[in-house]
Amino acid sequence: MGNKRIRKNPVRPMRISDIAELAGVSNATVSRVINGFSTVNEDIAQRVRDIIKEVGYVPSQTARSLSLGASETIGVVVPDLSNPMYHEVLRGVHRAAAADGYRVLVADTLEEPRGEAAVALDIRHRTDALVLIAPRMTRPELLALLMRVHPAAVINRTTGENAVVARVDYAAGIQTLADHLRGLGHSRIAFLSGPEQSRSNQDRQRGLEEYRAAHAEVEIIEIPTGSGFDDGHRSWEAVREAGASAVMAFNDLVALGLIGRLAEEGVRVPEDISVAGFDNIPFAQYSSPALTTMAVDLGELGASAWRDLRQEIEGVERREASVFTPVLQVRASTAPYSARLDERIAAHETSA
Amino acid sequence: MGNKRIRKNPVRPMRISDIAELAGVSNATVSRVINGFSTVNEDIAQRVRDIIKEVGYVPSQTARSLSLGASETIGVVVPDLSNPMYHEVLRGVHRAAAADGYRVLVADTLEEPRGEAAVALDIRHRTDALVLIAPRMTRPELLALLMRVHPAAVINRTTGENAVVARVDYAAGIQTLADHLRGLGHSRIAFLSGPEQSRSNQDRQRGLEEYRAAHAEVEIIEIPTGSGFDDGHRSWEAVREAGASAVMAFNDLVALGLIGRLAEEGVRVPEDISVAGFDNIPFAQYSSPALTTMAVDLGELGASAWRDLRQEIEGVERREASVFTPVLQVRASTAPYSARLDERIAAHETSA
DNA sequence: GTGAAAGCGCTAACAG
DNA sequence: CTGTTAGCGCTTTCAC
Repeated sequence: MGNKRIRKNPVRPMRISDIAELAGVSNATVSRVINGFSTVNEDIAQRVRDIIKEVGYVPSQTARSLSLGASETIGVVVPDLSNPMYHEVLRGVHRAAAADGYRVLVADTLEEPRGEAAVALDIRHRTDALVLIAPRMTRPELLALLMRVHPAAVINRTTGENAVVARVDYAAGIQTLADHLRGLGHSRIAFLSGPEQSRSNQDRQRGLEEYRAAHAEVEIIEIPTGSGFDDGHRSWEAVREAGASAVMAFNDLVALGLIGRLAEEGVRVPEDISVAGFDNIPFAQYSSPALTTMAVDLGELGASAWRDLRQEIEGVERREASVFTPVLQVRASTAPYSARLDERIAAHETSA
Repeated sequence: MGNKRIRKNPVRPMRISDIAELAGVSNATVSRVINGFSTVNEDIAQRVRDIIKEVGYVPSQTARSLSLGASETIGVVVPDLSNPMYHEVLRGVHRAAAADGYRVLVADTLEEPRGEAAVALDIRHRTDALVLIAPRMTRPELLALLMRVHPAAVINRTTGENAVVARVDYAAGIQTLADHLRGLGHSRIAFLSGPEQSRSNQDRQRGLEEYRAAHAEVEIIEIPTGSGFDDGHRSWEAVREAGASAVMAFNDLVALGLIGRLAEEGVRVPEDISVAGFDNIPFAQYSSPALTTMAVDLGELGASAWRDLRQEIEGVERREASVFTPVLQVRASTAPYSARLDERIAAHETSA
């Protein structure tokens, strides 16, 4: 209302010495009060606390970190914050670390493998330890980096002995899924593979290779696809051409993209074709039809990474990888192979 | 293979003085080389650079920040990293800031309004400026906080004059949407409202209040719902009870949750009922049916926040809020009101 | 063109 | 129990 507002002092941030002066004590005493150390005279302590609260003083984290050589903060580097895959991992790390009094700072590399190491190094220098979620960089780069950011935890990449590792056993997971489909009578299954450089995609491929060797009766056709909705959406032609009665998508996003397309094409899921995803993202259970997928407890994966990392911070050496095996989550998008299916697919092919 | 691995020195991180010593120069010279300052003798400079590269030295950001009083880094505080709403904003901020040579650090408050201010303060003290995305804290808390973290940008909350503001005009958006539905002939529309404390929900409510005043012929029934899939999923009974022929959900998640439920119930969208969302999350165009929704250029919202914030960092005062108006995105989930609809709904009601 | 030294804000011995 | 003092690693006058 009034037009002469009092402009707050242009934020010349309070320092510890300001508080000390106001309280008529030394910096050290203020510091002790702040950190709850060596029993300071309660009267003085209270006075200091009052002043701090009154003027709203907050210690400079930067100075504190520098002096302590530690910040009670860890950094997490993720390739892409918009990938739901990573959110749960992130939350898992976050929750677990917070419970131990650690702050968490996140850096997104925007899927830019080149800048990844630099970002990691930078954030590591402001924190006490690092969590790298599914780093995209090459293996030599990764190993070189780990040498310099210790202690660090790496999620979903194998490393040398210089970091804690937590990972998902994608090979086993995709085999479980293939087996589910085989059990339903499908013998011609398409696999929509993800990004070529993706380690987790390679794991799935390796798993399927083994599976083929063990089950000659089922044919698994790999269709290079991608990792997003649109990739799944675009894959329809290839799927149709492959004449598969069931498809395993690289992940839930791809599966949902394909399902969306199938709806447009008038192909029914699961009556005409079964579709399964991977990851069990939150939306998977609400899609129509609800998506059969492989579920991993990503939160626990993250929490586990933190626990191991914490050991490292405390100097305990512990270098066994924690491996998480995905669990089959059967929903409505997969169903037994039916004779009608062939007709449908055939009909589509001739009409095309 | 060999079993006596050379254990790298337990990471006693290199300091500038190590480099100085190795190069036979002073700290100051190394510093100058690093920062590309005052023409250092090119031979020396090259030698220093070589050594730095060779030993892989990276300056301590902490020390650098302390000395410089700035870190070329900004902090972004988000209430919940798993909400897709915020990803695009975040990316927008990130991209724009990165282009200006600023790093971005993200802090997630895990939807914990109590810790929000503390987290903000903490991250602000490691960075040069702050972006608060849709903070949950009360208005007094927010104003008090802003007083102490300047410069800061706030997204989707109004503030006093102590921060840059960028926001979405949800009131106008929901009106546009209501108008779309009215244009299709719907006269009884349900609005699935979001979290009560949510500012953006209040904006929508306000918008609808105005809309009702202007269009007495259409009835808008508010149904308290929530902001997630499951909330939408659960809202079916209430929607049915309201006898609405169209529903506007608080956001896309809620809309998709409801659509999933409708599929389970055998109610067809949009033949039996029209459903619209808000936000235009990436998945909205791949759902079946594809979702009609209000689209906001969230990336641009974030980028705009950064641009204004940057002005503040540079000392330019600029306090006009940037307002973004959502744009209607018509897809397959909304359709003209049809007589059959009443029968369907009626049938459902009697059978219930 | 380069080095010495002071200082960023805080903590942690070490005295008193 | 409290104050003095010496750094944490880097930048930056100010001399040389």
